[in-house]
Amino acid sequence: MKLTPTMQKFVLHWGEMGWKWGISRAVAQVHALLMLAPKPLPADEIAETLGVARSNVSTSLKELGGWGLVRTVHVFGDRREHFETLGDVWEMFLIILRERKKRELDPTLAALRACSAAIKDGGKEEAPAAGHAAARIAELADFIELTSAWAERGAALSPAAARRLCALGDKVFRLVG
Amino acid sequence: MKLTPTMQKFVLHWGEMGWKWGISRAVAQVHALLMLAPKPLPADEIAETLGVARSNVSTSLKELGGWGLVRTVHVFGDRREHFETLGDVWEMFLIILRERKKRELDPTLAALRACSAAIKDGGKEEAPAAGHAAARIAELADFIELTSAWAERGAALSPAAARRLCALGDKVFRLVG
DNA sequence: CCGTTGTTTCTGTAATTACTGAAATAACAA
DNA sequence: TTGTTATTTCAGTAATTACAGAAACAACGG
Repeated sequence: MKLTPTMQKFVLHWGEMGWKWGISRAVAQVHALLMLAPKPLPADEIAETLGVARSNVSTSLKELGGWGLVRTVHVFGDRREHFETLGDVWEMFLIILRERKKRELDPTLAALRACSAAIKDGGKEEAPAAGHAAARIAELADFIELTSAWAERGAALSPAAARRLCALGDKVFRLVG
Repeated sequence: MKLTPTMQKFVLHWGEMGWKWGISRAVAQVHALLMLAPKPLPADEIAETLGVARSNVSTSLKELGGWGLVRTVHVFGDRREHFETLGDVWEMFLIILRERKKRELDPTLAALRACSAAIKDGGKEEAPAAGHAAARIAELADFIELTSAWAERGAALSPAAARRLCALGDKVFRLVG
């Protein structure tokens, strides 16, 4: 697949964007390419188009698969696996929301709760933390819990519902002045 | 400032969490420590407590300052600067939201719009992209624009209003079924 | 003015992370 | 089976990033 200059720019930007959000550059670039492609691509074509090693693409595709962002497709008369990404941006967004909640919010919340508990019944070893620090940790835990609950509800929406919610715009915010 | 085992664990976890969100580990740890501290701390005490080089703390504090997450305080009879972080978790959250929108969403949106424009009036050089790829990029641009608008409104809320909105919970989501 | 104390910037090094190319594995056809 | 093609794993290397320590700088007191 030949990339026009603009398509190259897009792939580069998406790679950068993903990078800032803690996703490896290569992974994000593969994803970008699959979004642009009008049909599923085999791994070696991805490698060639992006100018990276075949093995690198394999790893990236596996990671994207782990997120549920790409799936494999089989083409008649071709033994190679072909890869495509989801068609709907909203669906991708919801998947990422779900995954990040599971991978980052949930473990953090568990850790904070454990800290809170340890301080509460930690005897004199923890005494110096019992005041301000304990309050602070509890506060954070509550915050993450709320965030988590919101993420969960949000992630449970259908793409269509999420779209509608966003379209509501102002109305939601006026609820709380 | 002496850390209890639990406080150490908290600092470590927060560092890890920040790390996953694209913030340097050291920066996140300094931030964690300042949240725990009952009063503003001077840089050298932070360095000693965390067991990192003084210069490292200086850099981290500067970055946190750039985010607006710490401010300096002067203590009577002490020439050193003391540092503290914001008292309200919600306020911190809103600051981070604002900053990330500005640093990541805005530039990405600009890049995507530029890509769209380039494809539209790019002559035959861009012709192969005019179909599927162009549609996909435009779709993404629209999506990020909506996200951006939401983030902007959200970030404009007062901490109290944000709290209220979160407390509304289910009600919001029931709006869109 | 000089000496002291606190802070930042800079440079080299250590540690991490990303990536390639080769080797191993698997899937299939003849 | 054996040869062929697709894919993954792995080990070594390149590139990046984080960090410590030194040097430079700034603020202040004498």
